[in-house]
Amino acid sequence: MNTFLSPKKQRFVDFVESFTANQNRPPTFVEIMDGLDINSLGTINWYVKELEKVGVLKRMNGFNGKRSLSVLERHMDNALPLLGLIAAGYPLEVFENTESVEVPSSFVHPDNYVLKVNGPSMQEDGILDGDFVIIKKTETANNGDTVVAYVNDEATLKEYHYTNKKIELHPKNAEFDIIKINERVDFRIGGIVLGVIRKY
Amino acid sequence: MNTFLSPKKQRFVDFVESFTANQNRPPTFVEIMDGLDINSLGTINWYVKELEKVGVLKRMNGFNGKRSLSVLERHMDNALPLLGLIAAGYPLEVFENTESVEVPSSFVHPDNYVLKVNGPSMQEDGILDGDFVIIKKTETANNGDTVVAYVNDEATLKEYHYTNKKIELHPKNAEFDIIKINERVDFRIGGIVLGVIRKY
DNA sequence: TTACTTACGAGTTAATTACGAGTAAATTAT
DNA sequence: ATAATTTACTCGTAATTAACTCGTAAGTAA
Repeated sequence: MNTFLSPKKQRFVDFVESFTANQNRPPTFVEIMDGLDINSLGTINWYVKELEKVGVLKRMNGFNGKRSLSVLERHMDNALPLLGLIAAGYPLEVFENTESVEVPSSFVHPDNYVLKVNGPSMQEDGILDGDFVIIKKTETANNGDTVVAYVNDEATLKEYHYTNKKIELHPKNAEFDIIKINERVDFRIGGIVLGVIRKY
Repeated sequence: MNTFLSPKKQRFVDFVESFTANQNRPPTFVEIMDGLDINSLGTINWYVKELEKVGVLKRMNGFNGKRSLSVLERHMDNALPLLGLIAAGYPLEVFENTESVEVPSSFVHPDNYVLKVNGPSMQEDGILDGDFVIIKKTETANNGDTVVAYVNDEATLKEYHYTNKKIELHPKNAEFDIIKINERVDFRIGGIVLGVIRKY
């Protein structure tokens, strides 16, 4: 979320941020005006509009006067890195400019990350194309866990099963086949799914 | 809570809080009026309503006069009230002792709340038994939205469709039937689904 | 009754938002 | 190199709305 801001805009959000931290409430437009030595409310409104456009500020409903601002996308308390796009049978596409995805804060942990789901291979388990899955990095899994599985360097989302000393990876979509792991394939677990988030 | 309170509202809850601590009972409206130098009970009632809306105060059933207030829900950063359990074809079961569910903070808004999903009626849309759905209170919906629909006082989760001036509610599970809304049924929309959260 | 809560309508004030216009510096086109 | 245009701000005023206020009437539980 590294939007570069012009110095003036930067100064604006810095002010909002520190005011909020100090006073435990966001500033009013007049307070910003005074603090930043600007002489018109129109100007403040212009800044707010611009910064809203790029997603750095957000208006909350409300309290003072009409609305209130809060600085957003800066201290993102409940965000996890969005590391990539995971698909059925295709390599994990890794995102370079790590974006972030907001998650319930109970999921926030240094070992966790988020992947965006690409294909329909887990559809019948209620993990749809476009969903975000929260992954916990781990090398082991229990029967029935949904895991990020690396098979010959392809990453997929599958259900993990271990029976009769054989590992099987079950897609949850009749169109896809079960993968059986034998000695000839290079296999490892990348993590297990802790949760799913879908935004409409 | 994610909501900053205006200084006046803050002062209100502070008063309630400290009164309760001192007297070991919540204040009456008149006591708040005196304590805060306000001249109208209407004003007190207005504060209580507002603060209830944002989930900071809650009325308990009661002991002085009719009800009593208590201060609730401070400092829960990304939580929304868990209002009930919604099922396919059964009345909405409403939770009294409002629990909370953590959600991505982008969902946190006074108009939003969470329901826990009970039946499998939306399974094919990837909303499973046990999932939490984040609902935005609204009376209107667009075609294809997943809505909380009240039909003759039964609440269900369905996909909303409006075609040829007829409203239809589509479950997403072959086992369930489409509901057609006519004049004989009492119908309203309770909200639309903004997101889904699943925790394993 | 008494002691309290709730509902309603209406008003004031303070803050936000819309709008039209202007400027200086940086970019781009000629 | 110069002119034209765009970008990043700035201003002031008017219109609008959220936040808060009041008083009174109606409702409820003991």
